[in-house]
Amino acid sequence: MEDVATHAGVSRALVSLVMNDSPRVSEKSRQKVLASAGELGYRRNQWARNLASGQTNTIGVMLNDLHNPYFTELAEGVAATATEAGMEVLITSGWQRESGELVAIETLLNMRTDGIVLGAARFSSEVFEEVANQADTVAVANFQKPDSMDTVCNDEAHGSRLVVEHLVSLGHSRIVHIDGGSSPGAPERRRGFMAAMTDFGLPPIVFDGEFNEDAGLSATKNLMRLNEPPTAIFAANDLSATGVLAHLRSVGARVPEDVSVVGYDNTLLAGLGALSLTTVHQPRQQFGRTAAELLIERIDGRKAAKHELIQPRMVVRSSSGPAPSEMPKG
Amino acid sequence: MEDVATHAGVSRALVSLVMNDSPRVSEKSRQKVLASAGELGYRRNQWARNLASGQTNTIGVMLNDLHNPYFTELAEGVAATATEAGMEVLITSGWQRESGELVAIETLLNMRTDGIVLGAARFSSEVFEEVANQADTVAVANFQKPDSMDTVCNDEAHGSRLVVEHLVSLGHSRIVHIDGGSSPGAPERRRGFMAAMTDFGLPPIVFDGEFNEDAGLSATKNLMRLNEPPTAIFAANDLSATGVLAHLRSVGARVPEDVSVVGYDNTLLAGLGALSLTTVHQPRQQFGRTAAELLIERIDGRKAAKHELIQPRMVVRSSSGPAPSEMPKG
DNA sequence: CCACGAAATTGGAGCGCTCTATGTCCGCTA
DNA sequence: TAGCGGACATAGAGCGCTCCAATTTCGTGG
Repeated sequence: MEDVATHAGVSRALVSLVMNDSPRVSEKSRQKVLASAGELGYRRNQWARNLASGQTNTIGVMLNDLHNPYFTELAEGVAATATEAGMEVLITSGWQRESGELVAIETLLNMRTDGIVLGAARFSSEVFEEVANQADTVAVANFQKPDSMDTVCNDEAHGSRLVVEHLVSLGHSRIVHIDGGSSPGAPERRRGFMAAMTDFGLPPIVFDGEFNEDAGLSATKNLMRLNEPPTAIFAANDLSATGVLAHLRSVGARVPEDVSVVGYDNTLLAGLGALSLTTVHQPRQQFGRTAAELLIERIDGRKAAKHELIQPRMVVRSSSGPAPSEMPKG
Repeated sequence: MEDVATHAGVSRALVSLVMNDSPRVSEKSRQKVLASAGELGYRRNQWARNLASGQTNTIGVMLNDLHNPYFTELAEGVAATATEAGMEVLITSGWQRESGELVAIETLLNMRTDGIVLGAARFSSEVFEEVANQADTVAVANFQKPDSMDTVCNDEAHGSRLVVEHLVSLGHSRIVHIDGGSSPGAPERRRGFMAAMTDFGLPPIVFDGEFNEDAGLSATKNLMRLNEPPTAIFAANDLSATGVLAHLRSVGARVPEDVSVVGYDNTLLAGLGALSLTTVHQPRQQFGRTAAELLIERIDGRKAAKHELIQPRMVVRSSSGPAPSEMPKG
């Protein structure tokens, strides 16, 4: 910068003004400085800049797992809004290990980004508090609602209710949910299912499962042995639903003529022609956008915590259809 | 830091030494400083640190698309090696747009990370040169081999050759490749296929395609209308292979009894029970690890460019099998 | 032609840290 | 007891920038 100033025959301060697009610089000097900067290959030093100005114009995003499209789309949403607001985005990942998350958040905290978006961190609430204490923070898909930070949540329970409504409207009454155990969001989905079924006066039957293919497969194997097997199966996520489909096919049950199958998440899988799975779509990018908006509000000075709940919607494909007409069992 | 020093009754310099785990500090002062730091909630300022020391101990990773598991696993590999070497990792993404990539690389360059890993950037070679000029750089999956930076490549052509060898060993001779157009890596896969087929004295038949399901589906529709339809189809990637399977199922062809299908990439899809796709596995994490190793060597002073080629391997599942025995056409 | 306010430019004091050179203190030996 | 070396500790000079207050330059109306 010193060099650029000398080369252009102006002061360091003026170079700084030019580099920051200040309107208080004459067109002539601007050109001179820009020319010299180009010639000398000058690039501003972000650290010195941050250090001197006390802010970074950068949002840090901490994701627990980069492989999960949920998180990457979240980050994409954050990036979109941040870019519009002229901010940059830096991502760190916990690589699915809690120790990794700690390192990742530490990196971000040390970086002193203006704000932090926490993507489904598995921290204890003390850690949450500590982070919120040191930076403006928004947590996504965190089902606690602490006063110290904003949160953005998907309304999992409502998603489950949508599924039940969809199936009931198709005439189903024997509906079984294969749950996702204690995976993030799974308990809420289960509760939503049970509440909705109860509201319709139907028995809320739940089988244990997990967020993977095998769980869907083996649960289906068991539940098809029931005296009155269900006419519709609601799996806790698309991957699990894939297992459901695999087992139904292997025993020759037709989908959706004999059994309707519904997943959750609307992943790439659900859209595949070979599966064509009815599922629940979560506007994942929207989470990111909302999170970034909240964060920017916070950076601009808002103090009171806000908690947003984002609504999912049904995506109906060909894995669900009218309930088979009741007939005497053979 | 000033405060911590005062509070602990020592000098700023000593606090700095403690914070950097210097061995030249007595146990007593270390405890004192650590205690004060904890009490005051002190956290070192990364910018000041970087500014003063002239290095960041951080590797920047620029990914063109966070949704593609290829890139995320690449980043994971980089992170693993970097962590072992005591470095931190920062990720930026181009969100699939070239303008986004430019912003992302700009961010990293401004940050002055010690080194940069470029994940399949679609830059012109001038931009590549400029980046390499300003920071130690390793490009991954870049098929040019410039002198100014290191590169890590997957041996796409060899992957295709493995597929051909696998199918030939199963007795297939009418093998068709549905290619990936001009998508990154696709031309190399096509060339590898053609070379291998030619070496076996077989006709290298290629249908136009893309890296998506529809392309696989419609290409299959066309090629099954040939006078002598193939007994094996090699799709340019797993997604495309999914389309192939979908069409074959819809016309009642059995896989692999009538037709063998092979994909490429070994994505999550390939492993699904419902598809169980034979495919080519690329050690994606390995790319990242190698890239990080090369980068660290460079940071430590190596000047000459190195270009690594990583070998893929076959993953045989149930979508490929022996060629149907030749019989007079009905 | 001068005075005056606005516009353009500048000097310099930090920002919070690292790092080198310089101290200080202690136990030990001669 | 003076002299010496090693172990610890510290002062102070930057790192490259921003930002404020101060200064210079410019354009204009009286």
